Amino acid sequence: MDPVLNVREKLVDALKDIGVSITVTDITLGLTDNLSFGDYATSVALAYAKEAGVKPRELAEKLVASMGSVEGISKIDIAGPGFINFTLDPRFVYKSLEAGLMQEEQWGSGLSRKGKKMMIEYTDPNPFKEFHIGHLVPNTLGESISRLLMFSGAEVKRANYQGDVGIHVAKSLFIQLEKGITDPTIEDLASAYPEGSRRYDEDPEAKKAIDELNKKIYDKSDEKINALYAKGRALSLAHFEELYKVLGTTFDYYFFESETGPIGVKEVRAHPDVFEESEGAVVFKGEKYGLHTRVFINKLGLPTYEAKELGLARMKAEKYQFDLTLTITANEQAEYFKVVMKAMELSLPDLRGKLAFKTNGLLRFADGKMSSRLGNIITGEELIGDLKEKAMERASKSRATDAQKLAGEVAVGAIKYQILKQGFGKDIIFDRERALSLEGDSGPYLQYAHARTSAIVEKARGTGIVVKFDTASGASELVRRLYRFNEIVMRATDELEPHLVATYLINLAAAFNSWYANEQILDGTLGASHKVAITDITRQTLKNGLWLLGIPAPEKM
RNA sequence: GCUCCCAUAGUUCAACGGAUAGAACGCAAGCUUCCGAAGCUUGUAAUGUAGGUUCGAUUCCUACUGGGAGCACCA
Repeated sequence: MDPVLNVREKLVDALKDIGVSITVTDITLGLTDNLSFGDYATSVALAYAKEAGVKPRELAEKLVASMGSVEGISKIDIAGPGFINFTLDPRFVYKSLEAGLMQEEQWGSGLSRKGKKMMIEYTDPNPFKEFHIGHLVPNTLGESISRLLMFSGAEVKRANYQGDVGIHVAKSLFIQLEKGITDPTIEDLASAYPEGSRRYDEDPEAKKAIDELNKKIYDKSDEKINALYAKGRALSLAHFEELYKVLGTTFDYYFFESETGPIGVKEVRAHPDVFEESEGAVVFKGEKYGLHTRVFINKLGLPTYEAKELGLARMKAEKYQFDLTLTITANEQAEYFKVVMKAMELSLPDLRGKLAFKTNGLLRFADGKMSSRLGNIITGEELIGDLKEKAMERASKSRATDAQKLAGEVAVGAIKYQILKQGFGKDIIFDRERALSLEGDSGPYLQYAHARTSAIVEKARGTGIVVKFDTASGASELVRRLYRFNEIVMRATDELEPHLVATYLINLAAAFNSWYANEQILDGTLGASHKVAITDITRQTLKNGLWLLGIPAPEKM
């Protein structure tokens, strides 16, 4: 039934006839870049010509001849130096799109990971510190990856790991105590950490006091400090929740460094075969694995971030029997994570092969501002607020009933798209001006195309028109692109690359807009049903695709 | 010093080792008596340098140049 698999198998059989033995997985059969070549293309004839002892084109001809006809494929031709191009039978394409309309929200989904349990850890902000724009990157990517995996049938749990202990807490509390704050507001917290951090660096007296305060926070010896700590922590976490709501993320599990530390220490101490004493600390010597040495327990007997990571893995496994836990973390942690992963592989054998990480890039501004080192940290809220304000200019004149809500959705869509449109791990150069323009290669462009298709379909439904594909008609570029949705989603999931979906959607929206500009959809003819069906499946594809990206898809804007 | 990552139009991004390297912004010129102009159409312009592997290299390997990150008790 699946023509793609069918083509692969036939090619394998045909190659065997001429003495080249390969398996289905050796066949590279991909979507064509240029639709004028067909829908799928393979270069097997080029790749195996030498082995078969014939010229590429000749081999291609032999392959095509021995393949015969393939169900779902209407045309097979040989092009260029020996590519074999396959064009889908429009009837097959329409059948697929028809099914898509029936599937609605499930269009594009699959079952390849059915039964798999996965835990995705991302965002990881620290209480007492601001949620800065850098956190938007792993949050956006992690959310999209979670959705992609869910869409392929996996059971996905979202996890957030937060640093609720450490010197940053002491820096914040130091300032709060100095100001005599007993009931901190979110504004107090926002200013306390940066101020404490500055004092720590500039004022030796303050540094000493903060270090002592840090110990008191650890051993919980002072009631007043304990109370202030508890309030600040709760306030921070509640504030993060408000942002998650705006961003469209809901976490299933929260882990804290205050909990992972002790467990980590226990794990490290239990594996003297993996970890060793060195200069009073307990370290893992990564050199024998081509890595470097890292300290897991410092000479004071306290767990470092490394040991905590072991504790975290253990805690995750206790909460949820995952097949895989994926941590989304920053590029700068890549080397550190390699070492910790190796250490965990050796010390936590039951979790071997179930722990993975992926690193994301930094968000920077094109105009060079931001940079926490210069002190001007821009928070996630501020950025969203700025964009929302800009989006209001249009939203207030839009068809949306709630302009504020729409502006927020557009702002989030604009930011997320900038992050998602490029490959994982690359730094994101955020151009304020461009993002604010809300035009072109952007989130709002996708949202607009979705709103537009929604409006057309709604209007058509109002006329009582039958939404139905004319399966006897030819397949336009737009229709053929729509068919590709499943394939794109599968690849994006396998590679954990949301940008493949983002790029696809932009091309799809452009194809639709272009088609729309040249077509009268509700033209009163019999063809109108067909055109409405195309619009409707475009709407559904954009909607599902935007959902996969975690970008809101308003129906009116 | 050692290790890792990156380098594509003026700018920001695409391109399973394949065909004519795609978009967007910018700039230039157009499109609205008609379903949504946050839109459409046309033009402009790029693979850092030198080698190598391959039928074929933006993609893989080596060197160089230019950026970024990491490298013992921070996270």
